[in-house]
Amino acid sequence: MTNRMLDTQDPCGAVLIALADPTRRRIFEVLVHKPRSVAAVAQTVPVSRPAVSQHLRQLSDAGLVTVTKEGTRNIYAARREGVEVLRRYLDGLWSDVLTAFAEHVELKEQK
Amino acid sequence: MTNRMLDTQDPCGAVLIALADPTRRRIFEVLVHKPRSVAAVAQTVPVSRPAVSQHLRQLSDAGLVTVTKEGTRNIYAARREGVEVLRRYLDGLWSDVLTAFAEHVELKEQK
DNA sequence: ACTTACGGTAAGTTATGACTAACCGAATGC
DNA sequence: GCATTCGGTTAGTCATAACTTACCGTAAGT
Repeated sequence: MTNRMLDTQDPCGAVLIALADPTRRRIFEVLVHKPRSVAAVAQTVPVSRPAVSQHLRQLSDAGLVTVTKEGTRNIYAARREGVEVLRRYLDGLWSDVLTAFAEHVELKEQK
Repeated sequence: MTNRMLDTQDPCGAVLIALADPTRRRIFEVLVHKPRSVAAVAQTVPVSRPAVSQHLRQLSDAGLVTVTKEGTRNIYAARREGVEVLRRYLDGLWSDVLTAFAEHVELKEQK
């Protein structure tokens, strides 16, 4: 039996951290609307281009965006599956078997 | 015409920030399993009680938990509606009318 | 009344993360 | 070849946020 605790452990921590920052969330939303180059993204946000590059790195590490080299420029695009990870986490919060198990334990402890 | 941008603005920013911190997310998960007092929560997490108190404050401000005074102790409980706000944000990312509008603008700009 | 458990608040420290400026390599155009 | 555009990386600064210790009010127990 594989340990479900380990499987479920923190697949969305990076996603939450990535989306928590206002600038980074804005960048992500911009990319949801349309894939763009780094410079194009930088124009839509009040920070420098290197800052955008660093944010894109974090978004990429979190699986929220993809990169495709297109000549000299890198086109970033939002990844639906990235937010799916987070959605599944939210869905599993109350319905997770761990919750059921925990409640079961609680009931046992009460007697 | 009311500005939908303003209506939609940042209802989940506080939620994302609250859940982004590992300790705070752990506390929230613990409360999902079962409502607990502050001291009880503090036992499940490797930080001091005042730290837990501060985290609970943030979770409360984000609408993720509720408090009910019970004698001398404060019982905190996870709030399902709190995460619903975040889920709605995720759902609306691609289906939002703003996306459709933005794409419409893009097409217009291309001619 | 005194004591004890509970918990929020304040002040101060420390760590982390967001940002800029400067630098560098790589691909394109002349 | 040279200049230019694009973009990732580094070093360093600054702000914020997480944490602890100390303190104070409040509600219950004796």
